[in-house]
Amino acid sequence: MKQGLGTQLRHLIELLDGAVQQAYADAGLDYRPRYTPVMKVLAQQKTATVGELAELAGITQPAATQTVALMKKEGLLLVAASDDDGRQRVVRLSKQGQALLPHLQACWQATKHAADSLDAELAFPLSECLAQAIAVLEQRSFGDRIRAASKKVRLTP
Amino acid sequence: MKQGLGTQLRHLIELLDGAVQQAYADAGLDYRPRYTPVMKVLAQQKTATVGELAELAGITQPAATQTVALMKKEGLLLVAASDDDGRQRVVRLSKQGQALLPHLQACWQATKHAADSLDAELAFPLSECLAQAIAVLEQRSFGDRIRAASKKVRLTP
DNA sequence: AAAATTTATATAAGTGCTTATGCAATTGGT
DNA sequence: ACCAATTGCATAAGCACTTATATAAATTTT
Repeated sequence: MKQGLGTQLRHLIELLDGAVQQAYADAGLDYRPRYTPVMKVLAQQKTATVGELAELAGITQPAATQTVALMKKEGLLLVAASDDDGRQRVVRLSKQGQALLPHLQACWQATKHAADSLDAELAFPLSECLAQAIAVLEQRSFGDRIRAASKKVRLTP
Repeated sequence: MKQGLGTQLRHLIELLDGAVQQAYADAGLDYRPRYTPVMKVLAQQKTATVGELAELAGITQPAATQTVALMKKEGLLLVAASDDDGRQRVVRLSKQGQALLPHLQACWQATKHAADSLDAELAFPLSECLAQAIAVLEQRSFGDRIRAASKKVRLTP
């Protein structure tokens, strides 16, 4: 059966995310894909607040809070209150987190190669396709488009 | 920041699914997008078992069981044990479910128009892009691709 | 300076799935 | 006819988020 876009998207997420998770497991790392955006930020700028992480990772603040809490529990992060602003929590890599980085970078590179090999077999690169769709929907939301269409197809009562 | 594929995919799901959900709400329907695969099947073949629904909708059996339970609670479905096989549960639309169908079909048509208008602005139709990616990954999984790549980039110990 | 608003984070509950597992009905082998 | 294996569904727990709301610190208003 031809499935909905949502189902297709979820299917694809599972195919990709599951494989990445497995790759970390194969490399002997106790590590979840959701940690990656945080690790990538902290690989570059040493410290970040929860809000910055959310912003840079493209997720909501609660998601960032939760991910940071998990990573802290795993010993990957150190979290402290900011001196400047008592509300902010300043996040940085622990020694363990730093030690993990080179292994992760190897995994990321392998994953990038995998993504490239996938794209090579597609008529159009996947991430570009998605980025384009998101950009176009930010111009005019899917909701707008549905509402415009539903004026034409409305049932006559 | 350039985000991972997973984040992009989830973002897109939210953009689409959220709008569809809103469209149902605007139409005064108490209805979730996840019901749609079930409704579409039952619009065509009157009855289906839980397993058939899972298969046709492209989701797992537990997901089908859960969706059916929700829809039954909302009064959209009737569920009965099969005569042929006591393990099977035969699902069919209730009167309310049937009454909902024409409204849903109007929504679906509007949604289809919206999807077409989105595709018209893309270099490559989204659902085809996804279908292709899924097909390609079924030929050779992302995990395989990662493993192949990681042999090349492995750190020398 | 006290009160009101805003901001940064945390917590709670929900969503739509998944995997793992349990249970009961059916089927197959002997 | 019986025991074992298989099948169809249900339940439990988990995942990676989300929205809604609470809490506490900082800022602005008065």
